Amino acid sequence: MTTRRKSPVETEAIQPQMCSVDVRQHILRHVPFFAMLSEEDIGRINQSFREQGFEAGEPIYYAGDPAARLYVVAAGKVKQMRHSLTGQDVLLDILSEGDFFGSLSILGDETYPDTVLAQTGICALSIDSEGFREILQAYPPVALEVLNITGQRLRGAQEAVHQLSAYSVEQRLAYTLLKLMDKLGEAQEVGVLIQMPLSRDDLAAMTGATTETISRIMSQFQKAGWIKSGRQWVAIRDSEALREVAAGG
Amino acid sequence: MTTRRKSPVETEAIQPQMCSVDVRQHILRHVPFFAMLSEEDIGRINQSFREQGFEAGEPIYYAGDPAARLYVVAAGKVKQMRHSLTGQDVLLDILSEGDFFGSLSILGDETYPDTVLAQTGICALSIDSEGFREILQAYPPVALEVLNITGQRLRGAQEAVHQLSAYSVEQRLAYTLLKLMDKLGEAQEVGVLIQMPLSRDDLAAMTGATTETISRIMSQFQKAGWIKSGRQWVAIRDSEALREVAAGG
DNA sequence: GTAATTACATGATCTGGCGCAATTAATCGC
DNA sequence: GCGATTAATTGCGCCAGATCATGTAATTAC
Repeated sequence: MTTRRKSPVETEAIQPQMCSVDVRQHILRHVPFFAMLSEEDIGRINQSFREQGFEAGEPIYYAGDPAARLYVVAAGKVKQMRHSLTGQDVLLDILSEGDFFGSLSILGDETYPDTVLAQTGICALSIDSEGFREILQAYPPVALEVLNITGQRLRGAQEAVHQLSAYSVEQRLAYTLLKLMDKLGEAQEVGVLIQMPLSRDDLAAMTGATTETISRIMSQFQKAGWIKSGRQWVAIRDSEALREVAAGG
Repeated sequence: MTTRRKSPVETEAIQPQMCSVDVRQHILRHVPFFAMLSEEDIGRINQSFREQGFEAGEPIYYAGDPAARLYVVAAGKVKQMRHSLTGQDVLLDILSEGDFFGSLSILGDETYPDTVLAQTGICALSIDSEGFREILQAYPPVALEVLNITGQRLRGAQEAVHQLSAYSVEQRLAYTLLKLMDKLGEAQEVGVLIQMPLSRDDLAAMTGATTETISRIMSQFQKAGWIKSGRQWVAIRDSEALREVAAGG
């Protein structure tokens, strides 16, 4: 008899979220690229943003929609995805509090290349692209920080290309779990829990594999005692072992 | 008897390049993110750059080297690559005149995550990261344009992730040839020639496939009359057919 | 509560593309 | 010009991982 858990350890912490109007200023102050601004500058910027709540599973926008706005995740997690004609979806990134997504450029006639879905209940702040451009022009240090972050994401995406081109599904899965742990991990009795609902399907879409293959490898990892996992949740128990697998053990 | 060509149509146009000192100002003026500056601003910026020539095949830097400088391709083409422990190399991007690469951030203790090799003889202008940061701070419109370009590259990399996750080698190859045609294509009698030395190995490293598989598919494409290709060169004759293949025909 | 639905597991089979090998063609070095 | 080197082609066996199929545990709907 396997020690498979019957109930998720922690989805209670992830409830549908709405922004209370009062906390917007507080949230904006903690967005990495606004952190260096004064309270009154943030107050000014605050006026250009509007808030919006989304239920878990709801789309923020679809690929092909006219790209008009830039969003900042205030609370919760979203999935950035790309669709294929074959129906196979690819999960490019998971974004959480303080991350931005949507349209950076001011070219009006563009459409979003990706779809963004609320993975948990979320609160998002958004601003139209021109408004954001104005902020970038008015506060050059903000632009530099946004550039920094975009550069880091570019490197991350290039690393993903590398992984998909050169490594096995097992290695990619190990790597993906480690990245998720770094970003969303929370120490618990079961291990370091990845603090969000995370299905085999999600992991398959993140690693460019099928659900079945991911399920098989997750079973192996679990048997080896490296992870503990149930329905829509994963905790890492031996990150060192995963690191070895990812590196080509 | 196949109509395989015995000699490349156009590598004569790609000779080892050195920058003459005189042309630097001219080159900088045509770099996209400096285009909006005045002649005298460019002159000031010019002083922070230094030039360097590289022979075809020479490395500009290796992954793991301390990341200290930002480069701009003044003439020629370079390959941006990532290595794997298994020896399998991945070709992330081909950069040509006006493109930048290297270190954007000012964090001193970093190393380059990629290797950049001169694909042809090239001339590169370079500046230390702090110097570039100072320029970005001094000329905010430059920072915005660099952000624009970085954002576009991020989308390109995400599209590559999508392709690798969801499409066949045949589709990825068709897509890659089309992108190269858009970037480097030059109308010739044989078709639209991709104006750089481009081997099956290069295409394999760009598509995450093996040389043999690429060779086989290139033969198919050639038999179908969609491309014409020889030793280190490729010309596209029917881009519409390739587009159909890429889209899932 | 019970039925319907959704997430996960695992076995059996099939295949796109890899790995290896042998041959041919173009280019380089002297 | 001629051998040495590098690029490309093509055949063949094989395997990682996809696909298909079936079963079961957890969750949702009522």
